[in-house]
Order: sequence, then structure tokens, then C-alpha cells
Amino acid sequence: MSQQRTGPTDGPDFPDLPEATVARLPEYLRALHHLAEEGHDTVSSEGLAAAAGVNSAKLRKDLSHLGRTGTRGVGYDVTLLIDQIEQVLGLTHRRAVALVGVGNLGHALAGYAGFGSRGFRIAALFDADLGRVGEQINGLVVRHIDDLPAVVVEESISIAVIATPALAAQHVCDRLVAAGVTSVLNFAPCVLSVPEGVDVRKVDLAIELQILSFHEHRKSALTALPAVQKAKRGEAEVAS
Amino acid sequence: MSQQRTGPTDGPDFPDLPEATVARLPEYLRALHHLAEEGHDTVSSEGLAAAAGVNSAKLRKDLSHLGRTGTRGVGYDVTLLIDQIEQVLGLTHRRAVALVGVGNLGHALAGYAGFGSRGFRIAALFDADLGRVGEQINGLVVRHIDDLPAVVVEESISIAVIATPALAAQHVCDRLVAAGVTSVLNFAPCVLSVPEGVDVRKVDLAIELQILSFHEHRKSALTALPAVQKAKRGEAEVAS
DNA sequence: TAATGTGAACGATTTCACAGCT
DNA sequence: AGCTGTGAAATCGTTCACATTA
Repeated sequence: MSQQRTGPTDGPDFPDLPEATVARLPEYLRALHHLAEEGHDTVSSEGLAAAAGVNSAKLRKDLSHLGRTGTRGVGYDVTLLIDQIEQVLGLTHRRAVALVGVGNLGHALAGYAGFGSRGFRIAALFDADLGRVGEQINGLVVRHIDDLPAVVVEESISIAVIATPALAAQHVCDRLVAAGVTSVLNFAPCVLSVPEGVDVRKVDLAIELQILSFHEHRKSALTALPAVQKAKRGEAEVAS
Repeated sequence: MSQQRTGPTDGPDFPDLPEATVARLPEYLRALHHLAEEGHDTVSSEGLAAAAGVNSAKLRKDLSHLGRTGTRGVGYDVTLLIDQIEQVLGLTHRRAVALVGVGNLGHALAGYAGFGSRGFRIAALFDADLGRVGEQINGLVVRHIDDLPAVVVEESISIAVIATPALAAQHVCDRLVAAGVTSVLNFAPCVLSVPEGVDVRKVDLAIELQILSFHEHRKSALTALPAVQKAKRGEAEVAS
């Protein structure tokens, strides 16, 4: 819809994807890798949608933004689609990631195998605590945060993970941005302000539980008073 | 279990909030606690919106769903609003949470202080690996997953966190649901299927990075070809 | 006067239903 | 015949702008 096509010479490599679609492509990618391991060569929109936990119309609309990806009457070629999604997500090379804060959570993230297998390489660990600097985790030495600028350049790092306490996060973020980082994944429970052109995503573990708490609260309120209005909701509620 | 009834006429207690609003209330709550610690008694929609990283119209609309919460010409009473949000989110009592899978990530989650300070109590740890059963983490003994049914009842657990490998997650989830758990926070990179009435939220760390990777990719494509169409985006891009 | 609460406009996303390929 | 790709409809969410109220 909102697309002015810039000519017959294609919007080559770069469709302007809706944000909601971007957020789902990684899920499709994971499902596709799984299907590939199981030996599937092709998959229908129904099949892939089921594996990714969405409905098939949504999946088809999402994939349609990537250009022609399937074959009518047949479905999608699994390996081809993997390639196309990895292309669009910029996963054709393994991206170097810096992790700041090797406390409780940071330590676990540093050892999380899922990053390595899905396109990323933890290239450096940082902490402000001199007691932690020098420690070795998973084959990487923890460096002092003052080394940030040098290492970011050295390792061509553009993505960083913040796993510090909330009070330190904004300061750390400022230093990351100053060093050239342009994407931040923030685990600290606070709002980060960043200049234009820098992307921030946030993961707040307690917030996830609080959202579930709301639903628990609602469910127990409904079962406690089964009298009025239950005609409303009918399907399995899966929020993501 | 766990209901706090205000009487038979408690209809007004339970607004039917939009899901997007529910997802933001915890962020407001966090910001409010922070403001309270700084000694603020009241806060305007502008002020709270800034602290929570949203715009003020959205905040007012969100809060309007809770009923009259502010005072025109003045703003919102900080402690009163905290109470109202905690009420709606069902945080008036501390909820017991089970955590399954005390590997790398699960271990860190078991020690995460943010759960304790924001309405939750990790009440039990489980693992399938007998080598881990008996280990003590943060004052809790890891139990074998066969003990699930007993412990869930004993501790009145309705929320569980899954931090197992992907291959085990569905099986663990089935056992949790069978034991009576009705909300699941899933850290395993896979889709869980659950019966109606059970809520699932998912946190996939690699997916978060992949979404950032997309934006990195797009940014570098845009700076590489500064020629065409840049009139589009204007503000700081904060995706959550 | 200052700031909330809210109808109405707008925009984004999801879903439907089917035309069009293979 | 079967399944993708896609307009159009429906739904959901955001923003605007201002009437309303303390």
C-alpha cells in the first residue's frame, strides 16, 4: 500500500517492511531451520504458520513483502526462504556484539549458546567493577569499560547488550553510543534515551511476569464470578 | 485462590483493558516507584510519560481506562496511582513462581533480584537432570521435575518460567499445565502450544538481536545510498 | 489557569475471501 | 486442484485537539 515504487529497477534488496513483520521474521526463520533439519524441502503457508505460531494469512502477507517467495500450488522452498529472510535481516555475516555488565544476568548471557548459533558472536565483555575485570568467561576476558572505544572499533561492533544495574545503564549507553554503537538491547529496568539513528530494544523480565499477573488476576476474577458476561472470549490466549 | 473481593458489586473493579495498555502499565508502575523514591507526591501526564518513555496522550488514554485517576489542573497522585495500577495488575499480593531449568540462563533467573522487588517470589526450582537436583541456589534447593504437581499445589503456584532447552520445553509445559499452572513465561526458543485459558509469553534473546540486526542492515543500506528518499523517518527510533 | 479525559481523525495491523498461478 | 499473493474490510492502536473540570 504505502509503497511508491521507485522504478522498474526494483526496490532492489530493500523492501520497507512493517515493524510487526520484522518482529516475526526471526520466528519464521527459526521454524524454517527446524523444518530443514527435519528434512523438509518445501512447506506450505499453513505448515510454516503452524510451526511459527501465527495464522497463515498473516504469514503470507508478511512474506509477500519480501517479493515473490513461494510457488502457487506448491508452497515455499525451505532453504530458499531461509536465505531470503537472512538476507533481509542482515544475517549474511555474523555480527559482533558487545556485552556490558557481567553480573548475575550478564554472566548467563555471555554463555548463552543461542546467540552463537543464530547469527551473532559475543566479541567482548565489559564491566566497571575492577574486581571482575580480567575474569575469563567462555573464553573471553572481561575488560574494563574504559576500553570500550578501542574495542568497538577493533571488532567492528555495532550492537551492544546492556546487563548492568538500572542506575548505570544510561551512562553505559551514552558511552556505547559515543563509541559508535547504533543498536542496544537493554536488560536494565529503565528507559534509555538515545540520539536519533540509534535503536533500542528492551527486555524487562519483571514486566513480563507482571503482564502475566494481570491475566491471572483477570482469570481468577472471572471464575470467581461466573455469573455475568462470559460470552466474550473464545480462543486460546497466547500473547507474545 | 488468591482473590480479593470487594463485594458482589465489584464490576467497576475490572475494566477490560486493551492488551497494549496492559503491556505498558508495568512500565508506568516502575516509573512511578522511581518518582516516589525521589519524593514526588504528584506528577503530570507529561512528566510520567517522559519517565516511562511514551507520549503523554497515550499515557492519559491508558490511565483513563482505569477510571478517574488524576485531578485536572494538578496531575496524578503518585502513591494513589501506584495502588491503582498494582490493583489492576493483580500485584496486591506477592505471587509464587516456579522456575524450570536451572542451566546457564535459569541459574541467572533464579538469582535475579528484580523478581523479588517487583511482586514475585521464586518459590521453587526444578530440573530434570539428577546431577542438578539437590543443588542449592539462592537459598532454594533444586527439586526434580517429578515433584512438580505436589509443589505447585503446596505453594499455590500459578505462574511458571521455562528456561530449559527448546527440545524439553513443550514437555515441561505440558507437565506444568497438568499441575495447574495457568501462565507461562517461556525462554526456550520454540513455540509452545497450550490449552485455552493458559497464557504464554515468550522471550527469545536471539530474536531481539535479529530485529536489531535488521535495523542495522537498513541503516547501513541507507547511508551507503544517500541518494534517494530520506524524507521519511524523522524521530529517534525506539522500538520496544 | 493548568492539566486531565475523550470524541474523532488517523494510521497500522490483522483477517477475510478470492483471483490468479503452477 | 491446490496454494500463494493481495485487494478490501474489519479491527486495533495512536495521536490530535479541545471541552471539561478542579
